[in-house]
Amino acid sequence: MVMKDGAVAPLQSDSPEPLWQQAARAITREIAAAKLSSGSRLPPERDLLTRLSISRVTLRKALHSLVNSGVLVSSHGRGWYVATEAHQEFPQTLESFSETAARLGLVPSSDVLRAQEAPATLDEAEELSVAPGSPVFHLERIRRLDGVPVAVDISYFSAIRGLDVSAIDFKTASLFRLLIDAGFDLARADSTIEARAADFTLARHLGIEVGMPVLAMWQLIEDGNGRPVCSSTITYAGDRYRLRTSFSRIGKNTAQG
Amino acid sequence: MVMKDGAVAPLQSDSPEPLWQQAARAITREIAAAKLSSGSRLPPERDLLTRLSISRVTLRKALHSLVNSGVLVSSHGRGWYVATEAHQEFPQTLESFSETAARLGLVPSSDVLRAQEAPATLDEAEELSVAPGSPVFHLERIRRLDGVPVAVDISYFSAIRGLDVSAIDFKTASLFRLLIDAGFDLARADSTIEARAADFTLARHLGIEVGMPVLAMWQLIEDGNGRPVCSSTITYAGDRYRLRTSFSRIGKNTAQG
DNA sequence: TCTCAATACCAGTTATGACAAGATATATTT
DNA sequence: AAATATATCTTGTCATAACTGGTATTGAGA
Repeated sequence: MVMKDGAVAPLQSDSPEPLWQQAARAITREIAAAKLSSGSRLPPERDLLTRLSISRVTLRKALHSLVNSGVLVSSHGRGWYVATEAHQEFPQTLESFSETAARLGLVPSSDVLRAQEAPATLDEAEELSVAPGSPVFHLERIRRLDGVPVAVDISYFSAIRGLDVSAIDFKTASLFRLLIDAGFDLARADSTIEARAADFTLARHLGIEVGMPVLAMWQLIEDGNGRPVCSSTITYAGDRYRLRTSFSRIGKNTAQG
Repeated sequence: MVMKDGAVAPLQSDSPEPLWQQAARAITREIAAAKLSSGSRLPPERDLLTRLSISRVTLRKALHSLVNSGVLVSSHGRGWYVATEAHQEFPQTLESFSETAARLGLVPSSDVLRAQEAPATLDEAEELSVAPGSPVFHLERIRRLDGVPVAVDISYFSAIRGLDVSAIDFKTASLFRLLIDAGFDLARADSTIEARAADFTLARHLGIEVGMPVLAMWQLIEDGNGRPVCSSTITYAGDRYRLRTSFSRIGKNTAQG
């Protein structure tokens, strides 16, 4: 750990430049000057704020601005780290909708089309390994980025006893978070991805023309024991979204001919 | 019993990734590398924690996350065991073209459109991290299943010295196998997937109409050091192919918005 | 209203230690 | 030889405590 005490130039409050911007530049300078290599940890916030003589809100505003510009990454409970190329790599799992939104600096939102319990059809029952007719909760949403409709998400899962799903506002709530909090271990997701042409309903929801290409991803999410927990189908407007992920261990044995 | 003492890579605090997640990955790697067969026992916790230089809570958090993802099972008073008949393969690899063919009982084949060396353009050079103008081998193929054109594969990689690629018959040969045999270890592939409309050339090659939806997957394949080895773009006819893969959520509570 | 400060509190990450409880080999007793 | 006790492995659980960043509230001042 570097960054000596005296090395910090005092910030000027009479400058027209906001304090947090000055702080951000000061931190950037420190990183360069102290030659903090990529991946190394910064001093904790409580150290930095005394050193820079600013409040925590201001400091964090500076730090977040550096995250936004790709200089730093934060790790809850561990600290602030100088960004590495490794962290600009693609995620191991599929990048989630909100993660993508965060990366692009856009605001995610949802229109709820359907949020109700219904008896499981034969297909649904088979998919979720439950008895046909047993209660299944259906959630259909239009996902937006900065207000622009990007995808239609149709998910369903076996109804959770003792949980009043009708009280949840799915405009903002996260389905994954809901399932995790309900005690499900989301361990794996078998995924199928294909390109289709938008049908009438989809086109209307996404504000595109019928026949335009869309990217449909169907995921069956399972817990650690391989029991299906949730079926999720997300259909993206082809020209408004890209899936990004990272596959590992390509060349084990399998030749991709 | 495997897992030799020196075999464990030290965990680094110079990473924003929590120690317990690093530990979980390290153990997973050990299991795969040492080929600990299903049902075999892991070293006791007290061994592992000294070897990994972490505390017991941290180690147990890692172990539990692996139980959660179906890799391990624990037995009170006995030890930790590799899960019997691991639920599918945890490596998140795409089902390859030939694997898909085998699963469906179809015969894969290829038409070679282009197989030649050429100087790297600026874009190609940047992608592969080589000097512009350096020799790059280009391979373009139409992939067929039972004779039906399913995808167009456009790949290129830095030319391999001492290898006469012109002697290889890419109608049957596997590009991945070629790269592996040439000494590259294909460790990761950063992938971007999107739905597009077929342009004229693509439509002609695939025997579909212009504007029909196609699934385009671009992969930058890297070796263990993160150096790019090969760029591959496969464009599938939307109604003739589906990508299938499996994502695992190791130590995840991340909300998907 | 915006910036900034001060404060309190929540949540995630590690470490340390002590003790309970299941499993098993070994010594001891019957 | 068989049954029993015991020592010693193992994992399971709990509490404590010290860090870390994340969030919310309140209020002062321009």
